[in-house]
Amino acid sequence: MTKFRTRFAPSPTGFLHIGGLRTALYAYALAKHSGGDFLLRIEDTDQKRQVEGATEALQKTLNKFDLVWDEYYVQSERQEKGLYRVAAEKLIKDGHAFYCQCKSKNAKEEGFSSVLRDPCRDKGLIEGAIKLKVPENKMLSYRDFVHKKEISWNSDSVYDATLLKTDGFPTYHLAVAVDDTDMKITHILRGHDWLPSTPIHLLVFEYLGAKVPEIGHVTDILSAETGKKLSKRRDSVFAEQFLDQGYLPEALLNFVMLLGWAPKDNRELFTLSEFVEHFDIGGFQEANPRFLVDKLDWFNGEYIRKLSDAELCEKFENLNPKFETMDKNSKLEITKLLKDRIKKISDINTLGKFFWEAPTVDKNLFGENYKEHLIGAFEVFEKIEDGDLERLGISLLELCDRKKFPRGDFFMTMRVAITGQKFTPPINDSMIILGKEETLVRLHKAFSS
RNA sequence: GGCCUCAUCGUCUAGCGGUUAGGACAUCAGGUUUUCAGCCUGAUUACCUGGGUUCGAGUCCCAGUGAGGUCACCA
Repeated sequence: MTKFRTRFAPSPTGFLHIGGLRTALYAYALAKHSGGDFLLRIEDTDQKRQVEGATEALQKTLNKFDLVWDEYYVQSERQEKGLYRVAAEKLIKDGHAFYCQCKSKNAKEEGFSSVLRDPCRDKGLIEGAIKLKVPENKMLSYRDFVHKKEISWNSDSVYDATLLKTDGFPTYHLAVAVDDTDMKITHILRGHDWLPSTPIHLLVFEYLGAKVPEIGHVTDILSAETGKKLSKRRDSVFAEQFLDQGYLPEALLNFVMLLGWAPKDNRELFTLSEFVEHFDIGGFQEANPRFLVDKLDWFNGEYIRKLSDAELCEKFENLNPKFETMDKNSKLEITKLLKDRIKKISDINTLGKFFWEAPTVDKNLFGENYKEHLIGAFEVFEKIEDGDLERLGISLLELCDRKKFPRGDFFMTMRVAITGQKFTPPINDSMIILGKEETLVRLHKAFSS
């Protein structure tokens, strides 16, 4: 089997986008499944959009998902070597490109009436930006390995794209052809938004005398709310945002891998290495998926439950300083109680809050006869020795039987009084962790106020 | 508007000419439990429309409709 070489080529203009993470994952799997190499190429050719520290942030995030690259390139470094200018000038020499001194236009602002043929193409200028001289009435086509079909254009619908800017930096259109050729990339995998500019690349590859790599365009990820492409303004789009919210990298990766790809047997749970092993280039989806967080929550729950108590406890510690300062035994006990019922690591903040902070209890949450329940419980507690709290459950059940308290109602009253909430960890165990003294204080406060 | 892509449950998807159209998430119901969660059972829900091709179409072809993307000296 031939070894594939793929690359992930982000521009360092911000944090890693969820779609970028997925593209990187697929490119990684594509290479690794074949035993080949995965490269990281930083596309920093736009001086103006550079964001300080973005490259480092991108690398750091990729590492969190164990997406490790075998080779690393930076386009601005390659630009300094003059690689792109040489290529662009070759095209000029061969009559496939021309110099242009027009100011740039935006079709949207021009009312979509901008002409595809640049007025400078026949002026014979000898300096300026270098643009592609698109031929007339030529069929341009390639086979897309994601869509599994031939996609084609008539060159008459392709505009004379800029290849080399006046600042000497290449645009993506030139850089992609030069770099992917130099780096011997076998498969270009990129976002669907690149599909419309593919004919430009086809031409550049051809004029450079290079073989066109296999090309595939993965689907766009759509927002569940708007049905539009995920937007930085409206949606959570950065991988780090999800990590910060308490999603595990393994879960996020697993969720994202199934947005746009599926195995024949419809298996859902994959670690990164399992994904690489089972990856199938024919498994790409062609329709744009929507990003629905419900399923991500489910994945996250699955992965949380796979964690050991100690591992989960550590994650809680890293997230919550109050929790971190508790004694080791309590932390482990709380972790065990929470493990089965949380969807995100950050749920410790809401579900576990009452452990280190007395709640403000909303009386409206109580049901009927709550004061009787509380007073009864208070009396039971008073009689139990602190070291003998294990008997608590039995004693409280006896109380219910004796006083004819409906069990469900009684324990709900306890939850509300102790935690201020109706959705809590197992309440008896929680009270044991809280200790006799604190529990008595909370019970007393609840029925006396 | 031009060009391109896409179309199976609410969502992610399996299907690749003959299936009771399958799975997962979500939802609902029952069980377990001390509430929720979890776990176990079960249920509801889908082939965009119209033409072809074919003995037979979710599956192939065409058209329509709808959705998304793109049209910069940004990537």
